[in-house]
Amino acid sequence: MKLKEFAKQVGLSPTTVSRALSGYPEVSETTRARVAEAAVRLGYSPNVNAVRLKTGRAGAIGVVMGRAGEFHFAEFMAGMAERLVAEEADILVIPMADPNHEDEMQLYRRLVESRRVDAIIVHSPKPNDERIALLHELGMPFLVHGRSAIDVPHAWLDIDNEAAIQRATSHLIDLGHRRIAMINGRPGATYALHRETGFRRALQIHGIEPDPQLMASGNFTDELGFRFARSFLEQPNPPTAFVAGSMMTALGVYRAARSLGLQIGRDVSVIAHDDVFPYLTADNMVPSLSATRSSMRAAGTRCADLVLQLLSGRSPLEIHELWPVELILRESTGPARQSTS
Amino acid sequence: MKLKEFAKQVGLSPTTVSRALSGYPEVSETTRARVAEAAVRLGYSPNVNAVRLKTGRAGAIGVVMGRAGEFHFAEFMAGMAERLVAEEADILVIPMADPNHEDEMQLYRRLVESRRVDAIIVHSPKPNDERIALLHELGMPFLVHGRSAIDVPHAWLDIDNEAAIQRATSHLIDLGHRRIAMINGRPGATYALHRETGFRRALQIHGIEPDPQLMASGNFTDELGFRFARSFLEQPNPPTAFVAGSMMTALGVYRAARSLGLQIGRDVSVIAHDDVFPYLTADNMVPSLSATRSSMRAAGTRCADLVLQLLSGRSPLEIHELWPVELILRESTGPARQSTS
DNA sequence: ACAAATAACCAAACCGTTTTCAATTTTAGA
DNA sequence: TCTAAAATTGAAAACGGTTTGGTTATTTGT
Repeated sequence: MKLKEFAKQVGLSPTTVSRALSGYPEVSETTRARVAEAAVRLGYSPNVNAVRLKTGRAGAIGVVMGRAGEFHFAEFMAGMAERLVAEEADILVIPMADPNHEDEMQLYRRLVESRRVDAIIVHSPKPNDERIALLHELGMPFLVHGRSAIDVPHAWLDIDNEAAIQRATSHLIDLGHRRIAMINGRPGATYALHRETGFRRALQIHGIEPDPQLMASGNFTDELGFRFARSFLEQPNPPTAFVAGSMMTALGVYRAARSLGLQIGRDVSVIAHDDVFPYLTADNMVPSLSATRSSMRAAGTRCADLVLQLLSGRSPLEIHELWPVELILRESTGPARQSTS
Repeated sequence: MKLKEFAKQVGLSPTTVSRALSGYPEVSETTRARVAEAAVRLGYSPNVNAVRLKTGRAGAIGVVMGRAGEFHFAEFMAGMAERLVAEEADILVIPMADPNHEDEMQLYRRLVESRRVDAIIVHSPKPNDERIALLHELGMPFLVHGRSAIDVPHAWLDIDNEAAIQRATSHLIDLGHRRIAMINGRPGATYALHRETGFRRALQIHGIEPDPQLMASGNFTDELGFRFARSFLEQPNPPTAFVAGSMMTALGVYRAARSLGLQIGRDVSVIAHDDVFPYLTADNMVPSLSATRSSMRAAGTRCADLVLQLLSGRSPLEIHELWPVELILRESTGPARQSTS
């Protein structure tokens, strides 16, 4: 049913009906009620595409999905969904064909040109992230999930990775660990750098020299967790503790330790970062996993909220949120055993 | 830049330009080339909302995301993305606020009415799935990922869960296992029923009576895998083998077995269904996990493809794909040990 | 060389809303 | 009671494309 037809049914002009439904003030309360009732009864709802054309709003916020198909993604989006379900806004997932840099910039450029989204959420930025510069230049509202050092005004939400990992590492040191390995995330991303900084700082405060042989980085997969942990543990002077970048990495570390007959929490300590997944909980691992913890889902919800604020005119410069991260100690961390050294 | 303006620049009418860009036949090849070149040079691209309004096409296919934030989801979408990146089609993720039944139907109804999507992909259908009936009734093109017994014509793509699990179970039986436990997926979903059927059939063929005490179902989480496996293993007459519904479930089973000092592949055998995740691979588990294997990502790609076919007029009745499932044997399955029986 | 067919292009109508601007009715003020 | 102001309502012009139904060149057939 079209507006024109519907308006005729109600006995009003399209103008008034449109206003009544959009909540404009210049329509009497009685008429509004009548229109609202009729809309429900006759099942009228405005054609989205017409509205979008006229208003210029896309009614959707975009999220670019890399090929990696990261498992964080679903949780983040579920979080966004929680906030957006009440709004008229959709989540538009933009497939990225190729991790090729040139193509990626083109993708963002086309996305902006095509006006399919009102705003974009940028994930895992690098310290000097060209996407941010581009979006700023193109005048597209956007929110960065993570942080970038780039000198361009932008809204962001991030968790305090540095403090989290520093605290986790310090805790391991307090337990007597001196050789601590770190399995970090994708090199290049700011969060990975922050974590490394936190790690190094903790060591430095306690006068421990970081050992490059005990630091690795890569995607958050069980395989890499296993491989790195295993190779570290097979070194002549193995680590007694691990700081792992994700739950998947931690799984790999657990397996590596076990495969060498080491008991976690006694022979080797492990702390991982937990983004809180409903399907894989640190508390239920055996032994339960000590973790720096911050809900990916909550971040998604808040990011959606902030994007909406951005769209209703709030300045990006005012939108900077740094979330603290909990450290939850469980069984996977224990005092360092007498080492061979 | 608008069409009118752009057309003027090129020295043609909007009509011709529009046709040239859309590949209509009644425009000369030289003109088309000229227009295409100018479009790139001047950075013209049609306003999506105008196109959508005029053509009536939304240019997006919808996927309803439940609150569970399932980890399969990201992989499936990544797969869709692979196919859709070449098209003009977007993926619209529709957040579902509430698992409440009434609300869910309302959500689908509103989604259809709002014309935001050209087609919908329905996940994890039940044998008698009202969403399918509703979408059919409303005349919205849709594809079911999974299967339903409902008596309404519809397109679907599914993997052969029944055959897969039957084969897996048979293999365990061939290895001498007689007490086999099954940890299935969400009760109610067709795939879970199919798996149960496959499981029962394998037992039946070999004259084994299924033991309800060894069958459980629930979400695909590590926690449930652990809890069920553990409780089964603590029974007086424990199972010697497990059929697990997912990788996460398998993780739980592994932990349960280990926590009881049982060695997987020797004391207890495990086969799980593997949807092929880049971040958690069966091959890298310790011991490596035997699995029925079918790529979620490939399914996503193919579903996207089939939806596009649906939209270009192919009949839903012709679109039924049942994918065979590989069985890959690794270290987690071995001969049944002499049991106490 | 001329009619008919074909190729290439264009003007204008239309998609279904929102919104500007003007018209009408109601209320308030004197 | 009459006028000015305020409250409601409507007509019509966008929004930016696509597509119908011509119109004008260009071939083709004889």
